[in-house]
Amino acid sequence: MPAPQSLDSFDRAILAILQKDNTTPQRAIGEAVNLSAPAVQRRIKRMEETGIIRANVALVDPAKVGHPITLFVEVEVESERAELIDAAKRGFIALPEVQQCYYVTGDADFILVVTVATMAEYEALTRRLFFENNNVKRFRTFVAMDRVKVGLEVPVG
Amino acid sequence: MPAPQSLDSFDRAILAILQKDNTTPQRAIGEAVNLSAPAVQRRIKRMEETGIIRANVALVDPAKVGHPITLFVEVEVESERAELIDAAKRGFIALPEVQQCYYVTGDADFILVVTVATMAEYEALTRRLFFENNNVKRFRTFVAMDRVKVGLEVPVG
DNA sequence: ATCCAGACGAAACAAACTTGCAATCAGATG
DNA sequence: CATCTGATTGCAAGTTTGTTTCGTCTGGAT
Repeated sequence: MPAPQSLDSFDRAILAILQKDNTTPQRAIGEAVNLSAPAVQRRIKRMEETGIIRANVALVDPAKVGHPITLFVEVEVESERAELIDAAKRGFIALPEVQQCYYVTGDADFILVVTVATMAEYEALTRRLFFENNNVKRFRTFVAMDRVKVGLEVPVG
Repeated sequence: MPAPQSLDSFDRAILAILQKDNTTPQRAIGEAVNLSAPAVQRRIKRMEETGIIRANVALVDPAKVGHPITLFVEVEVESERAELIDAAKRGFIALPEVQQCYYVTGDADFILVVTVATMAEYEALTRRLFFENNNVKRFRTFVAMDRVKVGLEVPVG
């Protein structure tokens, strides 16, 4: 019965705005998309309830809060047994330094995005994460020199 | 000039909250950190002005808006001449499908996070991005099977 | 043709944000 | 040691924004 009701063009227009700035007043959004403020508000609420909008957050500049180093790590595991993979996932999720973690196909099994204050901190992290974990076969690190584009915006046009 | 004035523990506590949910009322934040609402508001404003808070955005579930596929792409270029690198950066920034782009050291030069609706769309994208660009030597794709952890939260503890 | 469900807008209402102001505190200066 | 200066605070008033209510309209099914 809950027809997941795909988004119409109003919803998409609203999402496009909120993904750029979710402090935009509903009245302003309404003017932009030709809808009243209450209509905008009801649509936003529905999208939050259905999980289309996953969260509303402030984006922080890592360098300005003492985390100037961003790293990518490709991790290859020894065994892909489900329980070992799940354990690895839980381990990555638990670490605040691991900003993002994806389980992928290809030459690696996991790709991590890590943010740290110093290389020493990263070195300590690798020790705990990889060397002490004997299901990790191999890992490869890339150091970000330039965060050219960083966001989680999804095209909705 | 405003000395960049490092953050105190109030600022960090506020950031921790806003990175999880920036719709939290300032009054509630105030209670959590033992400050009045106006004090919280002034600190937030200052952090926005100094760029510590880069943006306030809604996070959208890509799968629910028709972008179920997330990919990682390692790109290696032929020449690292500054102007060619800059041109590449501009090209990546311009593409909405490219969610994130980092310029990195290591076996690759760029790492991209790409979100698309279908593999056909990705194939078309690679054609435009890589095959028609003769400064791209090689690229390698990883398909995300599980978005284990996705966020841009920076530890501030 | 009628009914029903869903969505809308206008206006009233409630909550949150913002600003002005006086008081407080820390560090620098005489 | 007193004082001055600058920054930050809390409170209270003022303003903006979010939320609810209610009556209307549309489209689809009976």
